[in-house]
Amino acid sequence: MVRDKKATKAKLLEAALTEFATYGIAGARVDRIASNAGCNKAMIYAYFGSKEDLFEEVLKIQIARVIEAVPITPDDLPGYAGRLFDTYERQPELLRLAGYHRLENGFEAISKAEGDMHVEKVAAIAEAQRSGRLPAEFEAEELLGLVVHMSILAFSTPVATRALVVKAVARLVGQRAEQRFAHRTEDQLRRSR
Amino acid sequence: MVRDKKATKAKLLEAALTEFATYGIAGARVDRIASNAGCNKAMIYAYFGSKEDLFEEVLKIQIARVIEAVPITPDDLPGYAGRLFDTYERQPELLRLAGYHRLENGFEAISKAEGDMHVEKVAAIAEAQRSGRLPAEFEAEELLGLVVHMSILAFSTPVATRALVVKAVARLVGQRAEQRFAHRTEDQLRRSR
DNA sequence: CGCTCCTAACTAACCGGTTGGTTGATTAGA
DNA sequence: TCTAATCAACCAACCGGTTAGTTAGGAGCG
Repeated sequence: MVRDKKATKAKLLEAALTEFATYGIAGARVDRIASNAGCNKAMIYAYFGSKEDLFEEVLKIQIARVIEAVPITPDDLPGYAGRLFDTYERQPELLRLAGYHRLENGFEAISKAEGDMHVEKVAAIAEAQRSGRLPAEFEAEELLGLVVHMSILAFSTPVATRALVVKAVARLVGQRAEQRFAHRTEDQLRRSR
Repeated sequence: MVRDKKATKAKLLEAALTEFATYGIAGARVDRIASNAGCNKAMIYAYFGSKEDLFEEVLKIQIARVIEAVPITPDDLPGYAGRLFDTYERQPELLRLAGYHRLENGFEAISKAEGDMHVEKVAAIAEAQRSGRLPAEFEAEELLGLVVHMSILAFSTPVATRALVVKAVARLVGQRAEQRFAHRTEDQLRRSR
């Protein structure tokens, strides 16, 4: 047996991710998380404080991962939506985590990191609108909301495909998906994993 | 004290709607439902079988209500999305219920009533496409999915408004919102309540 | 290098309250 | 009087969280 605080925390976070994504906050069981992590339950409370705190930590990490993995491209919003779609497809946990968070903790409860990035993204879109690269028909914040919402199409219909999301956003914002982003190369997929 | 099976079931269903919408399936407490309904907990098991069965019943009723309240209008998809938006705004419970159901019971688990109506709606859209009233750019099923998804925009962004949803769908399907549906009259609102 | 000691990581067992679900008795009303 | 609706009380399992005690392993020392 090794005594490694960092490794233990990591194992707990991974097990918690699976547990929370599967059962939600109310449905998650701390015993199951500890058991799947191969750790003692008390470590959860020593390292994270409470079940809810552990959830917040897991969510924060997942959100940061997506934000880092998929930077916004105001000149190619269809591609942006497509890449978000890819991420959600590859890591379905995030969408489920965020869904449970919205439902159980209310809508306005957004993590700090997400809020900061949101402002930046809105600014980037507004800038693209000012220079005419994006239609000014929608407010910048609305436009971002629409594009992000389209990327989670799979949340509401089983017929959601990447191509459909890209096409819909393209029609919405009057942009063609840029060639270099229209389809991800195998290399891009590998790097972002 | 009155002994009225029907009334008791109705009170339980109403309390259950609030409870499940607020806390989800795992988070809902049967004691609280019984208490808020002013009934004994045992009645839930006598009339509905189990907590899960009660949830299914509540969800079925809500879905049926929305389907009845908002018939599809293939010639005015923006208006259709707008009217769905109105319904969700007036009865936020449905959106929360459906959200929890999707997350906890998997994506393919759809109630019978919803499935039947879905086929009809797809057919109606396909017909409108054949006669050129809707663009054939999207498959009928995809188009329905997109429109319905847009109507739940409020699920993912706080800046969602009715006007935004209508405008977005209009751009998506290349239809203008028809005047008679663009804004609901007070009378229409009252009738659908 | 070998020994001790000390601390931080870890554990088993436990705790009080809660949970979904049951049951046998009670009672309203036909 | 008979039946179906209702209820209080109960139950075993489970839940999130705590605690008193155990142990691995590095620091300090000779």
